[in-house]
Amino acid sequence: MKKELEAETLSTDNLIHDATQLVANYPTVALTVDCVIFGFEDNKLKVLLIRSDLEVFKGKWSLLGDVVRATEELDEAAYRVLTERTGMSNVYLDQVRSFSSPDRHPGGRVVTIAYCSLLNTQHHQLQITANELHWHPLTSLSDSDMAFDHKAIIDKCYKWLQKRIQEHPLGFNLLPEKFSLRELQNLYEAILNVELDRRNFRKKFFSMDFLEDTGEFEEDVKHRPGKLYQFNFEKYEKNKRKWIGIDF
Amino acid sequence: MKKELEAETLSTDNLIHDATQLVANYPTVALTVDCVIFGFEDNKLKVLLIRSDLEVFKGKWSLLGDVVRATEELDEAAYRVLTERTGMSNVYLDQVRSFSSPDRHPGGRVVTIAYCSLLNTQHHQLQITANELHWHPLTSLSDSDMAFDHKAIIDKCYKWLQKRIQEHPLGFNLLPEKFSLRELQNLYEAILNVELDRRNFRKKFFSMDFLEDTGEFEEDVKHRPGKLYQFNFEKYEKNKRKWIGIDF
DNA sequence: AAATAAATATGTATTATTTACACATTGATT
DNA sequence: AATCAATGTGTAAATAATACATATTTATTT
Repeated sequence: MKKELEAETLSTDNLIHDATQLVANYPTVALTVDCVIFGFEDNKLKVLLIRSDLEVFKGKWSLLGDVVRATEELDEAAYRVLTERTGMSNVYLDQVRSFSSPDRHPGGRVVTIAYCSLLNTQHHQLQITANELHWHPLTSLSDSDMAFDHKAIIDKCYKWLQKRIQEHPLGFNLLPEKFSLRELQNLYEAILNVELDRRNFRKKFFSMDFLEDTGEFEEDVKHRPGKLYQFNFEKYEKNKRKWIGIDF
Repeated sequence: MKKELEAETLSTDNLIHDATQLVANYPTVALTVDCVIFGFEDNKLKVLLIRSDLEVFKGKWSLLGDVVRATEELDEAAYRVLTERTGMSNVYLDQVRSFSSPDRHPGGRVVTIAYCSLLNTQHHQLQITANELHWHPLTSLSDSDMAFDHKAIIDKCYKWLQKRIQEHPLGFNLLPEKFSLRELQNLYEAILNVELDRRNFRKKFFSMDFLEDTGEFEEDVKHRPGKLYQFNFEKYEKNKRKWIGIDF
């Protein structure tokens, strides 16, 4: 096989002159993207799921995904899935990793690239209500509830998110533009599954110095309303710490 | 296209019964893995490169990579490339991310998954000396020296490594099994491109409590020999910090 | 209208960690 | 034996994390 290829494509200088022919001889696989779209509702982390439309996975839940098109970047494909399904643009999206087990798809070899997306469930209406598209609590999901290896993909993206929100300001994507510190803390507590001290949490975020006082206050709360803050990206960029520090 | 597919594969219950046919209709792409194999020599970080065998990239350097085989996991494919080229097994390897620009390969659409590998250049002999396989200093690499988008891949993997060695014990893979603290510090200084205080560096690593005194000393140094240590994985697993801490 | 409840908002003392240094020790070389 | 150039150890000051106390504000109850 290798020998034949060389005979076809290599010339006397041992270089491959016909790159197109080279690639044409490569084996190919179907490539998809799957989006783990997280939302935050009722102080719980949720993930956007749909009923699988495959008979073998009848009744099981599935992530939102699609085949990657011929001239499409993977990031583009994932973003397309996201906007088509949620009707939102300007959404946080990041690639997490590939899932490539040869038997992960019952119909043949399909390699998928998992993406993690964060969005505010208040900011949009779901575009499609078909196929039971809905926000599913992360805690009530077992492996057997889900099609393909989608539970493993969710687990991986959740772990990725847990680590990521401690080091980067992504959590804000799950909140309204203006939020109280209590909401922010609830978010962190729900995702990291820990209890945090109110006062130290506050101190920590203020010291990072990217929260901007909007002058507004919470409404419709049955206690003293908290101040509303917004995330200031410029301030973050200016003050963000450069050095992580060796520690493991 | 979507309509036809539905007509073929959907039955009255709106479920796809023939998964194989579904996948057979998916567009496919050629999928490769590319390994950014780092080594540490002369207190410099180096990367294992080869001359490109494509005429369009004549004279340019290329990463080690290969097409992913039909029933192969991506991790397997990357590990295969690694062992075939270096003759080493038990090598550190981790997936970094995909590169999927439609025109990244002159021969057509080829999506690649980049892997980062770390190995000790002393521990092995390069298997193949053909195609000028060699350790290239990371600093003396410009974009135009390299085939494909391989410079961008290296940059990404280098950044990934810089972050990663601050949070996980991977650096040891670049050193001999037994190493001095000075060697370890040189490694960190080279990769992170900073100067670190000898005494604080020492204190930090001892406090993490996974370095084991071998009782041996450096040899062939023209000054007081330093103690040689080895990394103890069990100790690391037992003591590793669970909580990162919110900070960005 | 006053008292109460439940949250927000702020402060402070303690502890742990990081940083910036000083000095002693060892082995090879002169 | 003196010198050099490293390794190896220690310590005080600055900074950051933690634990906890108290005041303030608004809605609700009496």
